Amino acid sequence: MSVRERKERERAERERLIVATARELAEQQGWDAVTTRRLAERIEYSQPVLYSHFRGKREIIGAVALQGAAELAADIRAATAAADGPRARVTALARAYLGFAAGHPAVYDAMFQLDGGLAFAREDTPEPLKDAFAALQETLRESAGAGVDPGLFTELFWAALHGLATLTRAGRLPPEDTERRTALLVDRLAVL
Amino acid sequence: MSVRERKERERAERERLIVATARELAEQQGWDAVTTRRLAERIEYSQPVLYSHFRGKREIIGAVALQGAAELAADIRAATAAADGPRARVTALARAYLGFAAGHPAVYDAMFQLDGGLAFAREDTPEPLKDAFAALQETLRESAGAGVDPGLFTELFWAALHGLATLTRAGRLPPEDTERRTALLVDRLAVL
DNA sequence: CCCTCACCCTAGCATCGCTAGAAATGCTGG
DNA sequence: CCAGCATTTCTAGCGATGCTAGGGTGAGGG
Repeated sequence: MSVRERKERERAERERLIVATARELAEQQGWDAVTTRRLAERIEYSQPVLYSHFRGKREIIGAVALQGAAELAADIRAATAAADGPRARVTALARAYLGFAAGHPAVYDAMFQLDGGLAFAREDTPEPLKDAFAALQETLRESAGAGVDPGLFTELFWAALHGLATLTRAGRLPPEDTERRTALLVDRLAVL
Repeated sequence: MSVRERKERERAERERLIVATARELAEQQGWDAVTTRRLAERIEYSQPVLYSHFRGKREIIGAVALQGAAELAADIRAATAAADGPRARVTALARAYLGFAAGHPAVYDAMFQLDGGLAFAREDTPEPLKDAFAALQETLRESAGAGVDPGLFTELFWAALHGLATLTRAGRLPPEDTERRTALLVDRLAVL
């Protein structure tokens, strides 16, 4: 039965190719440019092949989002691990988060702006998403302050970061003041 | 030349009808349901009429967004004016903002989530948008704290509110803790 | 009263996400 | 090694989208 194994391997490989290509195309030209036709052409298969892997475009976006969540969690853990002291850790976390959003705008859109058909804040939330939130909470819990639920504090801090990320990216906030806003955010929100 | 005046009046009236209908439809069934065909049918004209008023769907969304910005500014001013003391004012502002986002999700989407083709944080930013930001700043400047630029502080506070609004609406944050998050936000960010 | 012109609608284009059914590919048993 | 079968893949097409060209109609002015 090695034939089946090979086929499964090839299928999995092709699925990775689809997700990677969608992500690449979105990063290059925006999600609007990610049409099923263009995507199919890039992977050198016809459109229906996409639907043998994913239920539809939404699921493809969702797959990119999950990938992004895993990377974001890793980025945050790497940044905070390299920092000394609570304040440096929170600052590093904020910079890592905003840096990720600015550096991979299409992936960030897939995670939070577009409908990837993912559940959140619920029982059936996919693991990478829960883990990304966990990565935030690991560092932020030490800055929550006395008598404040770490989960609630993490939600608030996350919301602030998310707001900064999206408003900056949409041109609503001047990007040159990002660092000052980050500093103010850490100063005020975190109890150090 | 009273004929022309009447025609202009009718045109302006029809334009208001288009915007109001788009908003209504979006609020009832979401922006996805706002197609040029459905919109045209509801106002009892053909599609090309829409394009004699607006360059395209984006501009219609933009018109709804501007309307929303004016209402949001009014809501904020009304709420803060009725509050006594700095803390009550900031709390009222936050509640008014989040209440607006929750109460008019489609309008909020038009303002910040969708592409309405509006400029921000620039010279040619439409007046209602600048005024909404001004409404925030009027109340928040007294809570910025010593040595902190009120504009920067307002941007940060706004970003936090925006993050809370969008993440809550997208189901990323449990809605039942909204009030607690708001209280924590005010406690931490505002210097009272 | 008729002409003219501005307005509006019918019809259609290109593209979108998605799917049914035909064609082709490649595995398996004789 | 070949025939037959099953799986996979492609061609073609559906309904719907935003947007536009061009013809027809009705109201206003001489």
